[in-house]
Amino acid sequence: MSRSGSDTSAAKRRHHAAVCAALGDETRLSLVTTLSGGEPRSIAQLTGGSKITRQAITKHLRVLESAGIVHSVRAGRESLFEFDPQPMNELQEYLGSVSAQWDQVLSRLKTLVES
Amino acid sequence: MSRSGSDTSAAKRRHHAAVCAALGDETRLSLVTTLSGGEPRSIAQLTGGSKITRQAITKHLRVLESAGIVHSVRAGRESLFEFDPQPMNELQEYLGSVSAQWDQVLSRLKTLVES
DNA sequence: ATAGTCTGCAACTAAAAGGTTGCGTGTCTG
DNA sequence: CAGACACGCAACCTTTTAGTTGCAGACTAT
Repeated sequence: MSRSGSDTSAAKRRHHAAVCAALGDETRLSLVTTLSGGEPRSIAQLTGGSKITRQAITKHLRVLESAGIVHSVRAGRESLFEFDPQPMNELQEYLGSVSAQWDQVLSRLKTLVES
Repeated sequence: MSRSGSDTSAAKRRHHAAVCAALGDETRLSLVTTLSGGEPRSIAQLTGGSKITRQAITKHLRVLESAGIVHSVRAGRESLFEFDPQPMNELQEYLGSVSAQWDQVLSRLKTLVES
């Protein structure tokens, strides 16, 4: 903690915003849900059942990869994507901290009213 | 729970994606952090300290309001915004369920390797 | 070898998002 | 009442995003 703490929290906020933005799309959230099932999947597999083209799916996967939510491994002629849980865990913790702050506010307010 | 569960999960996914998209911007995440502090704030207050204009902040607040993350109350000549925790709690739970699924996959894999 | 798959890259379009400026309106306050 | 303050609305601009098509390269299987 060499910094004052205010700019590091801003950096974290930027990071969480990026992860959240990556998840803020129904198609991508659907891909993440599929990949969290455990099995690595190729782009062609992930495109199956969707109404949009393979290239669109590819773009979405690249977005998720940039956010660190998935990673790809080349296997022969196909590139397999796997889920990576860390960013989502961090985001979940962050949301929890915000909610915790809010709950503290509520309990303080309650105490104030009861006094 | 009258539905089969597959289309309702798609609807939930769309909802969570919308909430996530609303949080997927550094400025908005900053606003949420401020408002989770408990004190209702006017638009002018929330604009103070930011580099962008009041109208831009207003647009961000409307986005958050559409996602149900905040709500506004008119008070005289100013409109006050307050935090609303429910959507973020739901999102947190959802992320937790995805992580839980992933953890199950890992433990299954571990058991398989050990056998 | 050759045909069929799976993918990557590039150019392009359409729509949405972030932001600004200008102006009008309601609301305090001296 | 007059000025200052807080806000909403609308038009506009620029950048990003979601999606498409077309084509070429790499791999696989027969």
